[in-house]
Amino acid sequence: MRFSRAYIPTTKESPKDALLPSHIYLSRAGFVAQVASGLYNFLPLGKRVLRKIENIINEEMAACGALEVDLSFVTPAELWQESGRIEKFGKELLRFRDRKDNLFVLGPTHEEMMVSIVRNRVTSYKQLPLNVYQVKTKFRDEARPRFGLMRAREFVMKDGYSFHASTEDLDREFDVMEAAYKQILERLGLTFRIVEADSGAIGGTGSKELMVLAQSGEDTLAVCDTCEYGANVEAARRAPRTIIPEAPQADFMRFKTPNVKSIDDLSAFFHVDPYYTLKAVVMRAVYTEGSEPVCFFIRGCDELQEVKARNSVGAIDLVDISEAELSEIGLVPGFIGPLDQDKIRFVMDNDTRNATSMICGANEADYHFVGVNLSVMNEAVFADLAAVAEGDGCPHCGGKFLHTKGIEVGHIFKLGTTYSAPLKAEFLDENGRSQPFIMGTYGMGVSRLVAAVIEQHHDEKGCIWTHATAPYMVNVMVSNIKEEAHLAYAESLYTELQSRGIETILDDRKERFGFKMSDAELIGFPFTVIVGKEMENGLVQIMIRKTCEIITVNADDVETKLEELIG
RNA sequence: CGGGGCGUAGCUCAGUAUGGUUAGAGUACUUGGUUUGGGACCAAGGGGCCGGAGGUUCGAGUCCUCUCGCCCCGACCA
Repeated sequence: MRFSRAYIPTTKESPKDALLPSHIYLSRAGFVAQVASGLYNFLPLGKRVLRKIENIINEEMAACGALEVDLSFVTPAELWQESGRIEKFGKELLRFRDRKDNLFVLGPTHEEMMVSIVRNRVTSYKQLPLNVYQVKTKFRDEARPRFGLMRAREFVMKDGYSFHASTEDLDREFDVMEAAYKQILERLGLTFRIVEADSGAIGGTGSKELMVLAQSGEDTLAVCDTCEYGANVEAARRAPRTIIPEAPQADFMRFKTPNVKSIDDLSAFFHVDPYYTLKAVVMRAVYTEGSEPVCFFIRGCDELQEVKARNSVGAIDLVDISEAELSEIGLVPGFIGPLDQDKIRFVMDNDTRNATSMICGANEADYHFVGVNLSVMNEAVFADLAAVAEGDGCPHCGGKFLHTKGIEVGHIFKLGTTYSAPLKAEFLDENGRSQPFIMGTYGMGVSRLVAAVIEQHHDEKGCIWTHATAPYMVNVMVSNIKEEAHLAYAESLYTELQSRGIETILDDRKERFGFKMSDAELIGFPFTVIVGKEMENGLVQIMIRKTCEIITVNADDVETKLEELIG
């Protein structure tokens, strides 16, 4: 491609609403342009990057026998009614009616459609397993799109679905997909972590997220500093504590603690580590029908992890509750405890089971119990409620957890029969018995990956594309096109590189050196060959974008040198 | 959906508290000239429904009401 004939609208200034590096540079360098909230046009360079990622995905999917399909973007609403998701998805589903007044939705994901294409067609266990996928535009009418391509309403996603006759076979395929996803991200040149994730209301036994590590990531991960284990904090587990503070000595008794309400106050008042205090967090749990206040008890040194708390009571949401509401129930804020507690449903953190020497609220203003042995609560409901903190121990190796930020670019999980059962997608097993398909689902955010590459690979000058994602590998830049000999050399180099299968762009614009260099750095081609002053000595230079290092090479050896650099 | 902010040239923004000639700058664009290794310089140009509708006023980019759009924080995001 000749730069002079390309459409690459670069700008010196960022769009006023761009905050993230990926958003700023992808806009400034002319890869994408915003159309409306959460909607983006892909310009020629952006489209090339998108296609490269798609190609890698397609190659890796083909390598493990997955079959590419392409399902209708517009899907009949009936399918969504059948699965029960039309309500659940709510306003994120963009609905509309056709001329005959039939209701349709724009596909935000394709479980229903995918089940419907195999339903009644795959009818025997002999046809299983089956793994089908597509790379497709999706639409989710997000309440708040943001961060450019990172959270758009219209986006490109690879979504795959596998169908099995047994859970063992699903487990096998799940591992195959995990390996394939890992391979894709490695080929793209990304640093990432595969972490355990919350499987949410969908349930299932396995749920893993692929996280590209970047400061701007929206998810917080707890990663082990020693082994491979990592988890989204929503799902992270930790090893039992090894360092236990010295226990306070006290017999069980009711103790007057005037106006001592917070954990800080309490531990100061008794001069004990917060580990020996019991924190009560009351929230209103919202269910599909109705809601109720629920109290969660955790150690004072811990924080409540809301997703875990929500899962522990099967709620769809937890919302804050006011002190007035607490008083109405008969609870005294600051003095709530589990002993003789019958005013509210409560759940206790696993780490409080059989805890001794505890201090907890006495359910009466200005009184706490001390010397509490929580083994008396063994009949209560226990669950993992506490948020994993930095420094907590890894459950696998005894290493320490660190927190880091990640961009979720993929999510794979085992669906089981969540969709096949309600949609009555069944096959006959060896015994002639009708069974719903056992399913797995594998998603990857393709357009989000474009942004993720830049979040992880940029500097103050612009984009730094990895070799696998670069729109062009080499930029042949003529610093002054009026120098006919320089231009002629560049033209021949441009032709030669292309014949060697290297994607090349020729910057033949009538612009000055500095202008073209800035563009080259902003756009982020891995290598820019500078054809200019050094030509008089039979030399050219290669600017390596990643380091901004400029090396001088003989004009006759540049192709070989580039091939060496590309590797 | 709750809270906040912003809509003026392709882009980034002044101008709006206190209404008053023909609405500005930088950048980008066109033409001519000079330049040519880090976003050059000189000169001459084109480009605006001041987001939209209604109102107040002799007069509205500026004041009032309504509306649409975009952004930020939160909620939400199987």
